[in-house]
Amino acid sequence: MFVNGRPLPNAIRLRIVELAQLGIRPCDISRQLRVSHGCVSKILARYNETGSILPGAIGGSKPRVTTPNVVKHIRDYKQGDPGIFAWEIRDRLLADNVCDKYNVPSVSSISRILRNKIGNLSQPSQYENSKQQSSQASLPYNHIYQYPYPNPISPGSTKVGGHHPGVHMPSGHVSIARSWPSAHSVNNILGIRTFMEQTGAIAGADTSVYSPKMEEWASVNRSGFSTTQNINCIDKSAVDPDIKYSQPASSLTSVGSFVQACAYPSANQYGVYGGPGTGYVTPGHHWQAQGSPIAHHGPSVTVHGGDIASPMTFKHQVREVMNRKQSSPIIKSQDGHTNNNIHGLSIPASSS
DNA sequence: AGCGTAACGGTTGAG
DNA sequence: CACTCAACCGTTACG
Repeated sequence: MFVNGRPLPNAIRLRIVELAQLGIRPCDISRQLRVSHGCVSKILARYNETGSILPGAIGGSKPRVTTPNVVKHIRDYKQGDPGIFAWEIRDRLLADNVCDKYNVPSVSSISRILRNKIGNLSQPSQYENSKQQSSQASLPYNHIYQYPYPNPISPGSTKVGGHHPGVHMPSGHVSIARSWPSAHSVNNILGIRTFMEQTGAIAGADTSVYSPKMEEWASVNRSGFSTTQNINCIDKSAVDPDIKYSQPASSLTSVGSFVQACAYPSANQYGVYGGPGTGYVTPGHHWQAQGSPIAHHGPSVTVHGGDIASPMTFKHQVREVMNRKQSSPIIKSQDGHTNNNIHGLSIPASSS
């Protein structure tokens, strides 16, 4: 089951959460599922924070902010005022809307650019020229990288503050600097979850058609901080772990039709960087305000037949019906039986 | 004994 | 296309 470096199969992750919801202690879950207690702890902690059982996005790199266009402007500023400070350049990039507050290079980055790329202003490197031309000839990086605008727009039209079109964000209220958010950054997650819960945003979202390419599906891509998430997608990546690592059939049958988890869509796994719950507009989080309400890295536990509206609902339902298992979509086994046997896993009657 | 978490060695994927 | 880098993973060890 354990594949170093790879996430646990979704089935196991789900079972961990299920068992925890049933009141089974983490140490017992750890023993039963033969998963380290650290892993159980981590998965449960994440679930409690984000409502997602899914692993984060693996691999990739964050989009560069020092695009050729930015470098060009920096060069211009430097040429115009050789004594200009990096921080002044930074301010000007913002003032001139070359960048917004979320993708403006750091002062150190600007310094590095000045040192490495613009060090010799009289003789711009061939590298710079070629890069410049190539990028200008096609699309500026910003077009792609800047952000995953649902409808990509040019940087020039980027609203001050980096808010996205079609996304309600209190202007001027982006208080959180756009760092590269950790997958564990769960700021506003509660808000997101509340939103989800209230709207049932995920529930019954079975209208989506699997698209092999997320970025095409939502006109955004990972490179642009995409947080697109096809909620009901059966993304290969959500299944792959199970396939690649020989997830026992028993696990799959127990959960495979149960959870269509869009774990970490390979085409768009950076949803995680958009934060779990991304797409559920949460004021103050630029990087969460992307895509459609159901388009995010959705820590989506989309459940068979829409039984479970959202991870949050899932969570609440289970907790609320702890004593009436028969009504819990989670606890209820697929054949309708409800007992202490979850997905074939024997659960002790008492955990204490 | 149970739990939270940092360290570790590993995988992944964009650049 | 090989490489780098920075993200993530789960296990292990420690407090």
